[in-house]
Amino acid sequence: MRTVGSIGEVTEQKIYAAAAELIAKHGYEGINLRQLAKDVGVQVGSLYNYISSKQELLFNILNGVMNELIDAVKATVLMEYTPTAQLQAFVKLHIQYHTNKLPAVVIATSELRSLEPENYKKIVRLRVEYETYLREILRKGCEDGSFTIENVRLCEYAIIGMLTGVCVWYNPRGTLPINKLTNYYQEFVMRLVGAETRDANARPTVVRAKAVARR
Amino acid sequence: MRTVGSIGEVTEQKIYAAAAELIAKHGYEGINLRQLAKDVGVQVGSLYNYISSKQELLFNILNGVMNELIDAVKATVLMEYTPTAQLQAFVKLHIQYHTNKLPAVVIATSELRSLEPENYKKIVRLRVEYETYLREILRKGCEDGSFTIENVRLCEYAIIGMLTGVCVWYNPRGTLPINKLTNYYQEFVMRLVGAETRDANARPTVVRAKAVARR
DNA sequence: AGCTTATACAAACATTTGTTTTTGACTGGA
DNA sequence: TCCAGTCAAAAACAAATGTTTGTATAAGCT
Repeated sequence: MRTVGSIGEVTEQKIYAAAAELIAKHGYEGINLRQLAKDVGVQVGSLYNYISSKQELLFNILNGVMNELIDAVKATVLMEYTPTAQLQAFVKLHIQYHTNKLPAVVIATSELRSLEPENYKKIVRLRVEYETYLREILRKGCEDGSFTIENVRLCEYAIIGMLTGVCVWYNPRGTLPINKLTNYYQEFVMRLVGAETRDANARPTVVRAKAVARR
Repeated sequence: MRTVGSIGEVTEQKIYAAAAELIAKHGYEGINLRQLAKDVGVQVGSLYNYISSKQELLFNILNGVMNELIDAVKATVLMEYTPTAQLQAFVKLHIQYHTNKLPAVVIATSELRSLEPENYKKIVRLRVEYETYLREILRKGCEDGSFTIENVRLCEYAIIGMLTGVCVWYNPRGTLPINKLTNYYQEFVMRLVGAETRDANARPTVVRAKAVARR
């Protein structure tokens, strides 16, 4: 009983989009495939034309978003030259992903526990890679005197926690624009790492560094 | 078929302790009452001598821990005189609860979404109260010049996120002792709020203020 | 010793849930 | 026009899950 105008690729995208939103709202264990099918506009069984199990759904979402995040870090953060500029870029990227972009990012921070052992390992590996980028920035910043951090690992966790926490209260329909939000959090992080430039006026410097960094 | 040596009160405590641990690990939707009963050492149906539904279990855990947290804030944080000392105490309390104490605290930050509407409202009200204590400390600190914060609300969120994040990576069997951890995070928060004393040596001052505060 | 209450077991229930299978209509190219 | 491959409905299944009910033994008081 193929439906008129049905295109597999489109349906697949719909499934993953709907799944990300549902899981972000109710958690992996909190959703059922019938609700997902309903949101997509399809029967339950039809989902299995695109997934082999509910677990695979979760894994693909997490795998996708983590790779996307890592690619974004490589493309934007690592292009900067100074640790300060890199850190600013990292914050910006992280905030933007946790507000604007996908509900999938929310899942990535809260649904690791629902992954089966092998999948868990794979995703954690990506997560470690992602967090290592941040740690390296912090380390370099300490080396060249940009930052003053006693315990880099702990500072890394503090920053991650701070940034990730945004998604639990942020409201896209609120009055705080994302760039304002980003600026505030950049300032927070600068303070946290003991960067020498502590006032909001520090940003122009950063922007200048950014401009220089581009080839 | 009453079991020898069975005491209702003890069983009830066992149930809530086991439930808190299970939910902290797998999430509310991720656990089933049979597993819980097994951990307690009892049959499934027997749980209903103590709860009226699975939902009530979650609510009671959250309600208990939130009230405990609020009481602890009143007992320790608000006794301090200076905003700086209060903030230090708040951080200490929060860290201790998120490491040492109960898995229930973890649930309080991640399972709100699983509460039914009425229960949700009640717990959120407590949560707001708790966070308001922090916000008031920040506000007062700005007033008397102890802190330098542009956006108090956002700073509050940043601190909460930072502190709450501890429970996702903290390992009780690790090498980092809790008081060390507490000191680091106190330093992080001091930096974040732009407190004038930025080095770890600030703590003696705090301790002195604390001693004065006690009647 | 007898009686009441507290406590737990055992079994069963109606639903819900992830998943599989079968069937049939649509699509695009030969 | 016909065919092969694509896509989705429909129905069904076994397992899991929250909850209820009836019953039996232990505890504690009179």
